[in-house]
Amino acid sequence: MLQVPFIRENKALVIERLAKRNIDATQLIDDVVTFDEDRKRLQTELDNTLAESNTLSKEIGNLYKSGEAQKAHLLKEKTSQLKEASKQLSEALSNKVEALNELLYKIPNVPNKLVPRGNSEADNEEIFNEGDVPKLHDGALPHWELAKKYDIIDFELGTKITGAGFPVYKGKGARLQRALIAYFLNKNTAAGYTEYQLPLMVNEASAFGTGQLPDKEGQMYHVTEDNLYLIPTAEVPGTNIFRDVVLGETELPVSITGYTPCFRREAGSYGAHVRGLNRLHQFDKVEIIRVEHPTKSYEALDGMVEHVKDIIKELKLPYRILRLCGGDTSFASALTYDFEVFSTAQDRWLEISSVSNFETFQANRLKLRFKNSDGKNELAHTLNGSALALPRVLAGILENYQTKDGIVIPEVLQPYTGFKIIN
RNA sequence: GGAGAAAUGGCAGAGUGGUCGAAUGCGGCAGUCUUGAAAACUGUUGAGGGUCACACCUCCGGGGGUUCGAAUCCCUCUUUCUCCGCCA
Repeated sequence: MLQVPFIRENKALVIERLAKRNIDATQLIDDVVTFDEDRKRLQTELDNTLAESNTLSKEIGNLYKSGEAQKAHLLKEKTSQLKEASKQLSEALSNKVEALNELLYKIPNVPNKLVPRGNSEADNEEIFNEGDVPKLHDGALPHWELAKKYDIIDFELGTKITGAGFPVYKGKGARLQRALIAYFLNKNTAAGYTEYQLPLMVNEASAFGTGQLPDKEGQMYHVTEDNLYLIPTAEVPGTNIFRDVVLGETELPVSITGYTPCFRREAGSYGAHVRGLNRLHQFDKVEIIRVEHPTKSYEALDGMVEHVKDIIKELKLPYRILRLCGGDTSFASALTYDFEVFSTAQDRWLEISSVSNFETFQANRLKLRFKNSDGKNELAHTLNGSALALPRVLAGILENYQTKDGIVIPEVLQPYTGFKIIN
């Protein structure tokens, strides 16, 4: 969530930038400012009442000690009035704070100045494009048919065991998954990220911390018996490591990576373009997360983009990088780059990574701070990205590397798979 | 799952219903001394709201209650530890 002082001091900028998301926030921003003024007024009133009551209580104590019980009784009457007043004030105050927070929860992050204005993916800006699109042989197949042909992914079996969107990887398919995970983790740790194994379920506070709650509750699987949520991404447990944490300035930057399965209900998204691996309820992802000094976060974002680029290049997949427009940038992000692999057999781009700088938006809700050089606590910047999401990388490999003789394994993966071709 | 004990500042650890945002030690920071460092000594050192700055208010695991007044008493939840049971 945004910080109220920032909104107050940069009203025009906030409104102008939010317009990139096609949001007219004028009313919302005005409301935030007036609600906050109300909040301050109530707080001051309450504080004064409490101060008076504190003073009287001390006096009463003194009167009892000096044996003037009657005078004390008189003062007690006064304090009970004050108590009633403070009760009402604090109720009004907490209502106001809640109302203010509800407004703040509705306001997405302020896009960076680089973000193009726009509504949908059509307005995203392609900033980089690399890799040759292979010429496939006649009769090239989409990955779901390749998966069947070579018996490496069984979608029907997953449907039997669990339901649609829970594929079963078999034989060389399973081994290829494991290879990709190991390869990604090795690349990330080599780049300085510390590997973590994280819980796959999180509590309510964590889901709140990264903003899955209260808005996106329907997107997560909820274990109601214990009130836990299955993680939709490692970002949730990974970023919540830093909830209510004050880091030393020298501890920055923090870079972590982790492999986790991800669970998403994807309610309402069915259809032809979500076939096969394109959209799943359970999938694997290796995530990178950084906590940065505010002055360094955009440098770090560029570094993450280069890092992901390097991985895709090594896999020799044709890809492009998009700078997302305002309308397509996620709620918490200030600037997002998407990576897409071109699938020749499907003749379409598949999103395989999304790298974002959240600036202080997440940190504010998480209360993730660092002690700056003045000794003051200051909100840190958080960033994350996929490096990478497995299913569509797998789809890209299967479809782009298919030959008449089978699916060739990209060279960098061969040490991990132990085989060179799936046939 | 059962029985018991506990939760206090960065850490360790005191704390009688009022004078407690909280002793003390360690650590951190600044200074004295020193060519420099160490040691020693002196000072300083939680967070949030609020203010031009003060004042003032809130916070002793979370929530609720008793009381004029709660770190301290009561209820409840959570977590940790010890013992028992179960278990990869």
